[in-house]
Amino acid sequence: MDGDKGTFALSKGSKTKAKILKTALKLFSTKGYKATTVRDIAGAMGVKQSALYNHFKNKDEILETLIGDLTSSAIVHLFDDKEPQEAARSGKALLAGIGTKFKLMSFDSQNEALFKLLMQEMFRNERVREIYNEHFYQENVKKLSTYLFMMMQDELIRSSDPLMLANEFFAPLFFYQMQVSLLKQDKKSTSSVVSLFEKHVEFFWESIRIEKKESLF
Amino acid sequence: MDGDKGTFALSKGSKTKAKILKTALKLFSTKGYKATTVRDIAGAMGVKQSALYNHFKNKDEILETLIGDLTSSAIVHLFDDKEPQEAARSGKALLAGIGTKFKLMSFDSQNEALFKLLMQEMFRNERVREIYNEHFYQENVKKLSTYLFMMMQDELIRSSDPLMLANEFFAPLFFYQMQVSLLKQDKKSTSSVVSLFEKHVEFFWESIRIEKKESLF
DNA sequence: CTTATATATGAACAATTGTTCATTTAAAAA
DNA sequence: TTTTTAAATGAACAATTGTTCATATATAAG
Repeated sequence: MDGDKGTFALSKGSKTKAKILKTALKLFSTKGYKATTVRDIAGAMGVKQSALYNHFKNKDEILETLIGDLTSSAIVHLFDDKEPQEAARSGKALLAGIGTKFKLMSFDSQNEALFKLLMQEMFRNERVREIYNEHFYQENVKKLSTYLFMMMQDELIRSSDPLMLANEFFAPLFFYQMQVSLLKQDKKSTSSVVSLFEKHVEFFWESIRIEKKESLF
Repeated sequence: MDGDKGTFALSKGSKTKAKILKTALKLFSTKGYKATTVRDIAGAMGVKQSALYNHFKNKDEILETLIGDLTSSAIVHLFDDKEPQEAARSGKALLAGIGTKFKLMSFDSQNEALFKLLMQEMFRNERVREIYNEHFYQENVKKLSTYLFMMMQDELIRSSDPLMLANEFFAPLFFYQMQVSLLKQDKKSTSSVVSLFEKHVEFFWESIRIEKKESLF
């Protein structure tokens, strides 16, 4: 009965702590931080409110932990492992990969909740804004512009302002992610937006690529 | 002393009501609706909280009035007056006009506050989401795609999916507006984003336009 | 087993919240 | 002016909030 769940047995304490975070994230992202009460969180996990205070100093600390987790979340690491040199040479495939990553992220419920929390708190919480700006926006756009610059040198794409291009590639993906998030909230169909992820990559690539040869047909 | 302020003299009542809305909008957009108290609003306009209840049934009604105002706000009417036929024929000028409108809107403090309110409440308030989707997103993107379709027929731009193109044009403008809003909140420089508004129009137009003639030089 | 430690409970608290209402003050109408 | 209507005040309310703490219960260590 008391089966071995992997190498480490999670203590009851850290399991509860994780459950608090999970439950709080779900509630914060749907109702907003301020509108979510400690009783809401405790109630949703079938426990009394006072129990939470064995794991977190206060309500703020729960939010701060979630926000801290944002920096290590997949939501901010678009280029995780890729080698700059090779990545750039892959041209369109690199962009298609990022497009797909965005699309998948939109449909991962954990990332979706983090994204919604980010969007709501960004405008009233300076720390969240900082994380969004540095990790989610700047870091990705800068890396992307580096890749684009390499592609220009390799004459894969037309010479242009790499930072502008990076923004132009990034912005619609961000926007479509937001659209998916909004549509899902009302259980509306997301299929039209899904296709926009792909069409964006296609349209963008066609706008920047250098044709190898004129058509010979 | 008792000077005539225009044709109609605004009664004290409706002046106060307007002041409540203005003050509430500023506070809601910076602190969030839930985190703003009735005392905050009253205090910011130098009045006691109970005074507000002569003008609004409750706190919710203040928000609902602001949300209702959204539908008639400039933020949702990008194509206010333009004649479809002529507008489409103007080609790049039409797009540049919309780009400029977005840019100006980002720096109008009234619109900025409305935008921030919209962004924060959208994820937890179905009515706001509905207004965003219908008036801010759908209406504009549909109109835009109609214009783009006309431009295709006039062979001003390449034949393509008009709705996709409309989204591709709209998304970065929306994103840059959000960026301006975030930067201004921390009093950071917005100049790099300002130039992105213009570069976007230029880049987009170059991506879709049909060259009249091959270069003759 | 016994002991020690970690976690959960129940009850309570002080502060803050939205809201009401009788009363006072100001404005408009007669 | 007087009368009527509108708006602001001060005080209070009930409900909800985050948080604390002594106690109970479960888990782990000896």
